[in-house]
Amino acid sequence: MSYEEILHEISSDCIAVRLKILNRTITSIYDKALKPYGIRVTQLNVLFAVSLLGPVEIKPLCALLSMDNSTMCRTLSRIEEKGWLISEPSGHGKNIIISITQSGKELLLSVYPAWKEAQVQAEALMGKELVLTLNDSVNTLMEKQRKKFSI
Amino acid sequence: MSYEEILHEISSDCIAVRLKILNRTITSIYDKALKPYGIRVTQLNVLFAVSLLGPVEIKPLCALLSMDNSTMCRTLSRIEEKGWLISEPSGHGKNIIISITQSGKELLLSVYPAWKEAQVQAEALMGKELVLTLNDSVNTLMEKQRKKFSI
DNA sequence: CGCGCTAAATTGCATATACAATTTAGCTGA
DNA sequence: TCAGCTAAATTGTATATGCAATTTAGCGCG
Repeated sequence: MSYEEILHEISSDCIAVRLKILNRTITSIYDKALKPYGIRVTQLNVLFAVSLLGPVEIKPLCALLSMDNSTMCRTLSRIEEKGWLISEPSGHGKNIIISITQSGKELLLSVYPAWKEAQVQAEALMGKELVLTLNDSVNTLMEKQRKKFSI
Repeated sequence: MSYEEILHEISSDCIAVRLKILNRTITSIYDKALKPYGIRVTQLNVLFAVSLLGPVEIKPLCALLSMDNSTMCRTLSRIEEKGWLISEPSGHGKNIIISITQSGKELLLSVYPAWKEAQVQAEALMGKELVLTLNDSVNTLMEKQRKKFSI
């Protein structure tokens, strides 16, 4: 296979290139919408997940969001500094329990319109079909993780 | 709208959460496959784009890959340090021209099987439908950028 | 010919990311 | 009761990311 054929195949088909382009574009939309609230979309995602799962340990949180433990812990620290989350020892080894605070719930309520606006812009850019298939595929991945880690 | 309703809507529909989960998962697949070559998938993406466009200035490269100028410049520096790219002044203002080196072309040839394996794994995980709709949507975005920036 | 301008590149800074090494809080067995 | 163990959290390190501020190489005009 020649160099030109390889280059053509990669430029036509590479999933990683396209996913990174899309991710940068969509992240930018959300971060711009959220900027007035002083929160980034990665942090908001973690706050959602904590609120959804109730008081939760870090391991299932990492599993659900497919995030490395060290990244998660650093992100949790930043959110906790802002007062939207609280962490406390669970009493089992080094395990700690993460919970959303009242302030965190209020933040989620107040960012909703901005999140909704970002969601609308993201769907307009991606197209309904891509949004639907993304939801289907990633919901399947998340369900697998829930089962695997008893979340 | 109640807090619970908002939480349910976000957990069911949030595009940013799902895209970041997918991006981390897919990036990990490619980076693992490429690790023996000492290159990361972000760097490989940039190398592809430079090779594809021929000697190119930084601005159209940023536009095509939807990447911030400062990120691009830093990534280009790391690739150039490895000897796979070369940069030289274009003679117009501060503009510089980026080209792939012979060593860079050889790298692309040699990583092809590993890239192919990562591509197969990524498609197996995402499903054919998501891969097709991702390609359609992002190819449209890239085409818009090509036209807008005369690439 | 020289000065001011423009736009591209670079640098500062902070967050996001993940791999690897290290620390440490309970648990368990002797 | 204490020492060793395990697994979770933390820290070190390097790359990825983008916003903002700064630097600087040609260009153009007076």
